[in-house]
Amino acid sequence: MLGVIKLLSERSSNVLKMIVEEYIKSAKPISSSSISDTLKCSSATVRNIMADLESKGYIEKTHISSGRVPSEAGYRYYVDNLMKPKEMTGEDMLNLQTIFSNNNLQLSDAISKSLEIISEMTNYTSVILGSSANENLLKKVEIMPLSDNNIIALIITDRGHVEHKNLTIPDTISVEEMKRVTEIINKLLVNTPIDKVSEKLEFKIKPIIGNYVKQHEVIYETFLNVFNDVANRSSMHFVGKNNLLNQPEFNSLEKVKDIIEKFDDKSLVDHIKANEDGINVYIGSENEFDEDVTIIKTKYNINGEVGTIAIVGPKRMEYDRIIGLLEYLNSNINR
Amino acid sequence: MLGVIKLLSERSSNVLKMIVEEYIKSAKPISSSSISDTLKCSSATVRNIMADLESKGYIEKTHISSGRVPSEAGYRYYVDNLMKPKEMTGEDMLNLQTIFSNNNLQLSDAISKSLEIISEMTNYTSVILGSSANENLLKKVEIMPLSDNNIIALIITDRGHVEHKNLTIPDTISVEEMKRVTEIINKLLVNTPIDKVSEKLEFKIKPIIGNYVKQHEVIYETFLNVFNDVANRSSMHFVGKNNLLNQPEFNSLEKVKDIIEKFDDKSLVDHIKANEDGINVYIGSENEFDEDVTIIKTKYNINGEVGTIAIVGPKRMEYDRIIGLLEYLNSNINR
DNA sequence: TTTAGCACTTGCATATTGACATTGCTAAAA
DNA sequence: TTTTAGCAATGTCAATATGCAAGTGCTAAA
Repeated sequence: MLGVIKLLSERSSNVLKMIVEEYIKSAKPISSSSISDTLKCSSATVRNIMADLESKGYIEKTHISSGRVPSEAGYRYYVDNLMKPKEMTGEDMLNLQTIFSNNNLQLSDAISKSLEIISEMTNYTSVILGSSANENLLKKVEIMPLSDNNIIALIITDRGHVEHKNLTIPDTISVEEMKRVTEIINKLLVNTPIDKVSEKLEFKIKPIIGNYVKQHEVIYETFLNVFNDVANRSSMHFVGKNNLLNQPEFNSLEKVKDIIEKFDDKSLVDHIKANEDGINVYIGSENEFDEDVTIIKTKYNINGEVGTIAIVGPKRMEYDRIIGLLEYLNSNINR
Repeated sequence: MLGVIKLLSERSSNVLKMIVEEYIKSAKPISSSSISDTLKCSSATVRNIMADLESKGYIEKTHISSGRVPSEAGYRYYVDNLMKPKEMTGEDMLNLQTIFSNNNLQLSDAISKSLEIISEMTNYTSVILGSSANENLLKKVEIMPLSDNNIIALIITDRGHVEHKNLTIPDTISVEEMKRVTEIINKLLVNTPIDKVSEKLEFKIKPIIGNYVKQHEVIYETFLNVFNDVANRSSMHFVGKNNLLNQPEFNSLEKVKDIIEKFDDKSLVDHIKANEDGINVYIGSENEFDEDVTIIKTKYNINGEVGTIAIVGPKRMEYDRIIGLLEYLNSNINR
């Protein structure tokens, strides 16, 4: 966003704005004649302005004799200079308010529900990303016998994450011994960041448990496995994954498969996580997830539990509406 | 499967078998000439046999002058009478054996890993369905304070399921009171099937907690919500969801979207669950999930925890190979 | 600076064509 | 009675043509 920003003349701005907004509605290239009426001039004049906008890089043609389509730079200019967040319509408002006025709902459930509604209203896909494990501190480890050789290990973090793993333990180890080690871990490692636990397990726990239990190596390995496992889990929740596929830009088999695979690929989720404050818009190649989509995201913070809310849609997204909705959501989350 | 089963002559059987197996390999209609060599007769003779098989409903034409394609009845006859489970090839064997010989792996993890490999080898989609909640008995409820107004409720079942829910409790309720109710539930409702807990909560717990805690209505409602929530969760795990989409039968946008939506639709999962013992094959409209796929499924049982393993592929599935693989898997799960 | 007019380009939907694959049928051969 | 050769009929598929509609760029006049 550095560099000289050339502001467009008022009339050029109007044309760009109309092209963007019309295209968002119709998904079809916009012709000069279709906006000449509203602009109170002839289509030829509009064509002149369009030629100018095209030379500046804000709009494009799909082929030599087609109407114009906004470019990424065009959307960016629109978002930065021409658009303002849309006040919610009565209907949108009504749908969301009933959720937040329902005090029985957990706040995190309210967010899920809101996003379900937003996804349905807009035909975009929403993603909720839970705070990744390394931001959580260990609060408690607990084990619970199920049968002779089976126990559950529970790991609970300060932010309310719970992970569990079923274990089959060999006959040589008793539940009592496992419990003893659990107590030691609880005494020494509480408030350690989850992703640091494995390390501390090696240096603080491993050297001493030999004094308390037999078979300390096996037990150490068991706990190490459990923690390694847990540290690598992260929560993400898609709402309306298929909505996106109904957008006209996803009308080819290739693109559909491509986006589906990306939604499934855990390694790409990092690219959805919100790193900046406020509501941010990443248009096309501005995001690392997929160059054909726009992602609008914002952080949320519920009692210290932080995460990301993201709306994924085509570049031809209703920017003003979504930003308005997210602003409303944010203000409600922070009461 | 009732009714008269007309067994085909040996030569007809051979032709049907060749058509099915060739079509499974190539996904292209099979012509009379392409199998006349192997059958040691002219294509005209094969055509006569084919006409007969078609009149019996075992094969079909895609258009008047096309080769033949197996019908559902044809696949069914093939599976019931012509096919035998395929011994695994050295390669398949090798891949799977390394998993089961690794004793460090939890059995459930070994199943996941095996299915990953199977999905990759075959380009089908695998599904693992955990036992649904109503087969689990309540083992313990536990609550844990996080901060003043936030607690976690944990629900653990006899089969090692753990569910949790974060709760915000009003100031009027103390953690102590919540704990007291938890103790009562643990005393009275342990070993109740999860889906019956809500009911028992109403008749056995609600009437008496007034004696132990103030605000018993709010507390009752809170626990009721938690259990209702938990009873409706069920675990399912897809492996290689996108593999199926690469099969040539899913070459249209419509079908891809359709199957993706079905995979997402929780209500359809019931149709994947295995109800019968052994390895069962549901071809096309024989399953209620999707008429364009075949589902081969089997129950598994690990230390009393039961569930379903299912392979979802096109009707043109390598029946013999998959059944062979599942037999191997089953025998390994039961040691 | 704006506009009217027109030639030009492209997309799209719909035939047209020819090459090819495969069948069913008929009549001859085994 | 069963098998086969031969051939017309019917379909797919890919490439090509055709006409129409939409929309632009350019030129010259207003």
